[in-house]
Amino acid sequence: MSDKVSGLVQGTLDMMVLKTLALEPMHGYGIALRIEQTSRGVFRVNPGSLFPAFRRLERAGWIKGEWRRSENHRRAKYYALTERGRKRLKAETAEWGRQTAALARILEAT
Amino acid sequence: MSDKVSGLVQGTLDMMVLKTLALEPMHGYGIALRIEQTSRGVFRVNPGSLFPAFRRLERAGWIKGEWRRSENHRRAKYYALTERGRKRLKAETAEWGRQTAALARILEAT
DNA sequence: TATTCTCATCTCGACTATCTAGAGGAGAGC
DNA sequence: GCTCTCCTCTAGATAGTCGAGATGAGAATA
Repeated sequence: MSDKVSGLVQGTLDMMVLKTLALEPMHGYGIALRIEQTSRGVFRVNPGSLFPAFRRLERAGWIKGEWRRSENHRRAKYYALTERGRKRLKAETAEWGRQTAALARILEAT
Repeated sequence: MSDKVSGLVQGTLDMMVLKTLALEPMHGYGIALRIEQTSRGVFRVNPGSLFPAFRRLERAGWIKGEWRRSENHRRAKYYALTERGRKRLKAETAEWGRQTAALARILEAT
């Protein structure tokens, strides 16, 4: 019943990841769970999408990864939002609002 | 200042086309203009995206094309929404609402 | 001790929508 | 005759995502 992370809102995975990390640093597996839970199962995150996204975001300087131990003493790579990432999230959120508003105008036209 | 039709709302071009044709049958060029105008310049439609979309939608049986003369007496391919297309538009619109609501929950999390 | 379960990271090949960058043609106006 | 606008359409490339895994390590169970 739950969808892939793409579908109609393709291109928003980066924004979801940035937003999730804005709350607190987290490892990949945890980010995937958090997105799935917060969206109430609407978005299911695929590792084949998630890890390329991490590379993309880290290369852009928006997140920074660091190896640590998870709460269960397992090794995990914790990602944290950088200052640039915070700005990027803000910009992307604004852009998202702009585009959904425009799409709403189209869908409501008579 | 205006974006491509993709970006954050990638995957919604089909829905925009279906919705535009739900108002009245129209030719490709006109659809592109209509989308650009209704979105107030937020979405700029690229022929390289639009015409593949027409093929896709017609092959799926959601729209049907027919050669006619435009108001300016030029030959143009007018597309009309089929009954199946109408159902598809409804489903896709509902899905869009579901996904944007889920994304809103993520963006508003604290 | 051996096995299994869950946590957790990561890769590879393929697909598909979209983009860039055009070509081509036909009616209208000068 | 020339140019402008309308209008359709194509080819090649790109990029994000998907499906289907492999890999490994700690915890729990037998």
